Order: sequence, then C-alpha cells, then structure tokens
Amino acid sequence: MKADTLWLQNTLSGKKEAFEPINPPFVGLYVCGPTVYNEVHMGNLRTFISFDVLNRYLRYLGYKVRYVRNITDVGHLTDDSGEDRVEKRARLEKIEPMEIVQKYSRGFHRVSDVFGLLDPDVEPTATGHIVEQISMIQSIIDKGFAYEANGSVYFDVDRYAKEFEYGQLSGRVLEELDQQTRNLDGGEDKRFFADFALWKKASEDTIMKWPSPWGVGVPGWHLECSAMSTKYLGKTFDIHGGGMDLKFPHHECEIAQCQAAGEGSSARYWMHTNMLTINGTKMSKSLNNSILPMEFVSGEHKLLERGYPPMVVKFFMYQTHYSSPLDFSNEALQAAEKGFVRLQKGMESLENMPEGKGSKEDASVLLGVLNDALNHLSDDLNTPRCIASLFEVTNSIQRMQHHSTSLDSDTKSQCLAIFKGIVHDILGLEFSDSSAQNDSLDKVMGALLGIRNKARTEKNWAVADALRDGLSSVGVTFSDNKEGSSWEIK
RNA sequence: GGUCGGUUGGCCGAGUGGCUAGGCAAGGCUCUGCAAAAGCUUGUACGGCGGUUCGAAUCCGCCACCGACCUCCA
Repeated sequence: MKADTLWLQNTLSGKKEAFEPINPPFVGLYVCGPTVYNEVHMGNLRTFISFDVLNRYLRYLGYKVRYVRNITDVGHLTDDSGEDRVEKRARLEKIEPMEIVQKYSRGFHRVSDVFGLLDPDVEPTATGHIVEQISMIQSIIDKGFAYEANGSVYFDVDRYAKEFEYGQLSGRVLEELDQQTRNLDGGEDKRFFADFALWKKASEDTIMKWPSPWGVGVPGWHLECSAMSTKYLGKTFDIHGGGMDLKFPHHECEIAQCQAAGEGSSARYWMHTNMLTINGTKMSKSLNNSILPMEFVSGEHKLLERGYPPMVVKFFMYQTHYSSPLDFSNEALQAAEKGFVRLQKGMESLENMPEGKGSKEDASVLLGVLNDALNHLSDDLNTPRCIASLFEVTNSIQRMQHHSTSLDSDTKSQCLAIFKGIVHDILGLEFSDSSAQNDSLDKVMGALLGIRNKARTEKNWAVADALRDGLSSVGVTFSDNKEGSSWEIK
C-alpha cells in the first residue's frame, strides 16, 4: 500500500475527506448502473467512465476492490402511467420484457468494451434478487418503518424521520418538500406524501411479477440497490456512487431503507458525478437530446461533425473534473483529439529516448512532474490536473529529444512505468498501435518510401511531392526529418 | 417558489489569499527543398457592484445571468 492519501469529495458530509477503507486492503464500491429499457447514452456512460477511473485508481494504489454495479431490469416505473419501464418498452416493441433486458444489457456491455471499461466484479440484476428484496421489506415492516396498503408496501417516511434524519444526503427538508410534490400513481394508498413504494401490487396484465407475503407484485426501484449492496458488500461499505440526478430521491431512499431495515448506514462515502450537457442542458433520455456512445464513434448524429475514437472521447471527458458539468462540442472534441495525439507522441519519444548518462536535473524534473500527475489523482480524482502534468512531462521529453539528450536507464524505466501506469492502467486509455500494421503493408510502404527517397536525393521534388500528396489523400502521412523519412496511417 | 452548484482569455477547462495551470486556436522565429512533426517565443482572463485584507479571480454581502434537483433520469 502506498503512503499517499486519497481524498474524495463525500456528498454525505459535503467535504473532501481522506479515504479510509473499513477493512483495508479491501474496498467495497457500489455504483448505480443503467435501467435497461433502452440504450445507454453518452451521459450515462460519463458516470460509468468516471467510476471506472476510481475503480482503476483504487486498484493501482493496491486496494482489493469489489466493484458492484447493478442492472435495473424491473421496478423502475414511468411517472405518467406508473407502468414498468422495461415492460412498457416490451409492449411497444412487441417482445418479451426479458428480451428487452437482454438486448439492452448486451448493448451496454458492448459499449463498455468499446470504451475500455473494466467489468464490475458483480453485476447483479433486480429480477435476480427478488427474494433478498422481499426479505428486506419484511425487515423494514418488522421494525415498524413500512406499512401494507391494498397489496402494496410503502416506506413510512414520517415515522422514519422521527428517529433518523431523512434528507441528509440531498439537504432536503421534509417540511419544505410538502408543497411541490407531483401526483403519482398509487398516491392514494400512501399515508404521507413523501412515502415511497417498497413493493407495488401488480395489475392483472403485468408480465413481470412475483408472489410475496403481500400479494403478487414488483419491487420498488430504490429497494434493489439497498438489497444488493447489502448482500454483496455488507451492511456498511466503503463507497457508493452514481450520477448526481440520483441523489434525490433514489439515494436518499436507499439510505433510509438500509437504516430502517437495521442494516446500518449503507455507504460511508457517497460520490456523485455531474451531467453531460448539450448547449448547457442536461443530456437526458426524456428530453430526447441524447447522443449514443456508438454515435460518437461513427459520427452518425446531426450534432456531430464527424466520428471520434472512443479513447479520444474518454480523454475529452477527463479534461473536465467529474463533479463539473461537461458541455459537449465538436470544437472541444477536436481540440482533445489533437492533444491526445500529442500525448501519444510524448510517450513514444520517451520510449525511444537513448539511454546514457543523462542529467540529474532532467531525471528529477521528469520524475517530479510524473509524481505530481499521480498526486493530482489522489486529490478527488483530479484528471484535468493530472493530464496537465502529463502535458508538462511531454513538453520536457520533446525538449530533451530536440536537444538529443539521453536519460539513464533506471530513470527512463521508472518514468515509463509511471507514465504508462497513469495512461493505461488508471485512465484506461490505449493509444493506436502504429507498429501493429501488417507485414505486407509494411513492405509496400517501405518500397514507396524508397522510391520517394530516391526522388528526393535526385531533387526530383515533383515526384516526391506527388507521392506524398497522393498517399495523404488515403490517410497516409509521410514526414521527413533529420533521421530520415517515415510514414504513418492516420 | 425552495435547495444546491456555476459565471475564468478566441474556444475548452483547472486552480490557489501573493508565485506561468494545461490543451486547442492565433502571431513571430528556428529546423526543413517544400510540408508535417518538433523546439523557442508573444497576446488577450477571472459576470457586475460593494466589503474584509498590505494584497482578492480566490473570503464575505448584494445584484444579474445560467444550470441541476425538488419522488422519471447516470
């Protein structure tokens, strides 16, 4: 375990706190995953990318992480009709609800792979944990914090608020919430406006439903996370994360459920990621302003001028802190793409740097700034500052290369280890591998390069330039420098 | 209406009571047959008005504008 402390912004306290696991070196991390009633959009993915960095960094620091990210496949109701989201979608597509679940779960996993996210260690589903949810509801009823009404079970917020603090996470004051509540389906069974469903009675024509002590029905949305986080991480665990739009009511209700069931206080650190916006407005499925992750890659969306590699999209996101809103724009993406290429060239220059005596000054500058880059990650995952430091290192490396400076082999390998550790292991970025071209292409290009070099030595600029321009139009760049000419595919 | 957060240079975006953030773009120069790459170099900032302070983009107050949440959402 490395000595440096990781600081995390804890929504529960509103403060940046030193991270101390309950049972080091083990860390329990729970993140609210997607509801698989349609495709995840780029805003959803931003959250998972942010927590991917947390997961990776914790592991880099030597922690043994159990990363749990659920899939909501039942219980998430629409607000207008009170119908289950998955079931509604199934009705519209005229297929089974579980087909919907499978289809969009697979899609989510494919996107996750394309963007290079580490898989969670456990990916539990709500439908797979009906028993656990029923048992938790029973505990809450037994403790007197829930009541049955007309085949449904509701959480008794009024009663709960007398013993515990309701609204701690979101800063809500119950009395002030009273006035502006929306009128939801099933509201007539509630005793108190703020009560929420733990179990919802199912109508006759519902396909997804389960028997319970209170009749046939479905679990409430907030419940699954409480039941599953408790099952896999324990009554009190280390970190619970999600998008900040889940702060209230979802996470507030989770905390209440865990407390009421006598399961402890749920997580010690709550982390919330900010939204991806388009023209300053939140990207949201309900606002129909979503861009899908694969549309970013293909460029097939009216707001996108062209496609961007997944790694560039991630890099673009890392240049904003996870807690700040991130506004999408083509210009910013293109700037990020150029920066990303520059970073790649910096790392390549470091790899190719000749080993020799080297100077102590160079060594301490490189190692110092690379350690700064790491330390910035310990400051609540400050990826923008981390990347700024990587650019500083890149500048130093290029300057050294420009002056044909060498580096002693120990320093070089240390620098490469940290540089690659940050870029590959923590940020999960992979550079396009120019050396992985196939052999025959290599030979063809080598031959063309030979022809061009012959023309150049004969000062036959017309032929040399015609070759360069012609290949440039199919995406191959020739460049000439002191050591000779080279080519690369863009 | 309530709660919380934000407003930084041409664009994106960090940040701390005093010391160049960084990237992209733009201008100049070096290298180069030309170009690219690379290096060197140069501008333009902290929404408005007050206050605290030796000193405020940073702390406080008021105002303006923007956003999120207020039982659908990552």
